[in-house]
Amino acid sequence: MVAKLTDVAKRAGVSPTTVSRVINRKGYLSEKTIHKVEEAMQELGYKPNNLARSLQGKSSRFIGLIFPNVSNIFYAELINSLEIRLFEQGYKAILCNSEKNPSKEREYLQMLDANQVDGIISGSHNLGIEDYRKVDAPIISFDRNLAPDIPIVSSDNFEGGRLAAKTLRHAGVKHPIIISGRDDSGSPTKRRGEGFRDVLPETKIIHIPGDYSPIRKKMELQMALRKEKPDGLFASDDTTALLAMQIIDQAGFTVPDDIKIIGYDGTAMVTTYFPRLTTIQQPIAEIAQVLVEVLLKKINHEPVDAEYILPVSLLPGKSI
Amino acid sequence: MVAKLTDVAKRAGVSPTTVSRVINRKGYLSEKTIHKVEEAMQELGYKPNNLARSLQGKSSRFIGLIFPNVSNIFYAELINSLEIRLFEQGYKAILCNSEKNPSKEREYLQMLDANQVDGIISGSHNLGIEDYRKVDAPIISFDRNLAPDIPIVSSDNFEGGRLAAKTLRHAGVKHPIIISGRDDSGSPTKRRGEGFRDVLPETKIIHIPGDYSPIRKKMELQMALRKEKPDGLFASDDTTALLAMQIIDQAGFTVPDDIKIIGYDGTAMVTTYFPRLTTIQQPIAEIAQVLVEVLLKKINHEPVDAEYILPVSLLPGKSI
DNA sequence: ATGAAAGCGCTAACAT
DNA sequence: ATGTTAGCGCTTTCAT
Repeated sequence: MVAKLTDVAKRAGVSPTTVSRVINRKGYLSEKTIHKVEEAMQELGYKPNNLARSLQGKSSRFIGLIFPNVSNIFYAELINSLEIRLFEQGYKAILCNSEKNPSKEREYLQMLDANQVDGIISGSHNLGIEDYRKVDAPIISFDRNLAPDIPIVSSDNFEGGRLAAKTLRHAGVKHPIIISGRDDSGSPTKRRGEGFRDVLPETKIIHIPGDYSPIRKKMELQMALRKEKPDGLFASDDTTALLAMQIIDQAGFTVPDDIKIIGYDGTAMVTTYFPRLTTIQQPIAEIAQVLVEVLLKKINHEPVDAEYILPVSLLPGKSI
Repeated sequence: MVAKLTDVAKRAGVSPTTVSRVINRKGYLSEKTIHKVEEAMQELGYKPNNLARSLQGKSSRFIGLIFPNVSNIFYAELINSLEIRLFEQGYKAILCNSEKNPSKEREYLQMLDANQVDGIISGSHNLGIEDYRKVDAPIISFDRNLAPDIPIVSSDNFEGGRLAAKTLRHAGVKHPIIISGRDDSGSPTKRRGEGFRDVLPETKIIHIPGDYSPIRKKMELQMALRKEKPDGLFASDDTTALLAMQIIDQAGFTVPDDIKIIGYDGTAMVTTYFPRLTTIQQPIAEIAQVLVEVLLKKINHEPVDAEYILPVSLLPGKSI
């Protein structure tokens, strides 16, 4: 039998109320009582039941994290930073992989609501506005337009695209192409391509859905390269850039002599283990920090902006 | 105001119990009542409060996941698989990064307990046996000896080490070395080195703590290579192997001609984007499946084994 | 400085 | 087939 508050009360010879006061350091307590109660808690190995607490309107201190998956290294690093920030603030993270699966995302959304989470951070977008509206908990989004009133935190996708284009142009590239995950509904990510074309107009964009297998992605890439014969390539994320580099190497061409490559994301993993790749780096830790800050503001009913755009930076490698 | 069960009851003109029965599809219900109640739920936008449910002894259906971090791609992929399995079984994952920080791990352990989680899966080990004993929820461990009665699921570390050694030996390696993260207390991971030395005895082991920065790791590696002049290298995880490859390339040596390298883990990320590396692959999806299966058994008070060892396989690359 | 009583939202006996 | 009552473990008035 697990000891509960009333057991502690009996053992300490006080009322449940007093025990509650000791736990929460609330109201007037005599040193003696505090001591007695703490002793009793020790002896019984008492642990407060958080569910019971949350029931009287106390917050659960749970935050839902909805992302397509954790195996993508960019999400992994972002989620890692989010967990650290949330823990600092006394919140616990519920991990929800939406897997590009609307019904799973919907189920998770309802579950989070049913479990009285204090808030939700979402980098996924499989559902319609109505689904998000139904949720009571405040939501903040990473890099997605979920609904008009849901704040978005993202890196400066447009400037990032511009920076990539300027970098390629400066290296003498004349015929670049853009390889992009399919511009999934209302993601500001497509701004990367727009920024690029702001500098180098009429650059062709090849869409390769992010959920294709690496093998299939490679084949599509191969075809694109053969057809377009580019001398420069901007991949909208680093793993796609890595794939492109593999193909180019295998085809007997040389990076950067024949084709220059620039990616996007700049995760610790890729920059550490694949420093060869030149890329545009998103400030992952800052993004996480802002996401949590803004969410906490919303939870506390403080005013927040509609959009928070964080600066990117060029991370030079040997692929340009 | 959020509608609750009693509001639905009033609106539908029935008792709270009946509403509860409809929600849980339990006991005898007339079609008519079901319809009335469901209509009322619709109209009020009613959502059950899971916390209140869990309070009467119902399970919370939360599982705690304790790992050092999510940014390490191996943990990321394992956690990803775990989330998928848990969701299938109707469980939600609470993400807990222990960060090699005992007090954070202890706090998480207590929090999980306080929130009445149904179980815990841990791949971290910063604490003593007593800390784990205090926890009520059943615990299953990945690759760590946490306490005598906590079941362990792991890949076949010993055979993996043997396989690595046999592979290097077969490639003609005469003077191999092992690079290993420090053999942190009671981890079966040290069995990788033991297995290797079962085949190639007296191979020197160089310990490089996993929490060193990549820069520092590189320096240590550099020194080790200079001193030992090996013609073969077994790294106890792939990222360390990747680092070694970088250094060897930079030093003007050639992999595999001058030094042959084999890693351990074989994550999708590394095999897809760094196919050059030969490695011993852990069956991540199966590990996740077994972890969840065994945990569910423990939750249901079914008997479980003390240890579950899953087979590894050789993944050939170009580094041997 | 401490206690008694009521109630958070829901479910589980035990009626009827 | 449905309702009444009590209670999960805790906190919160309101007393004293």
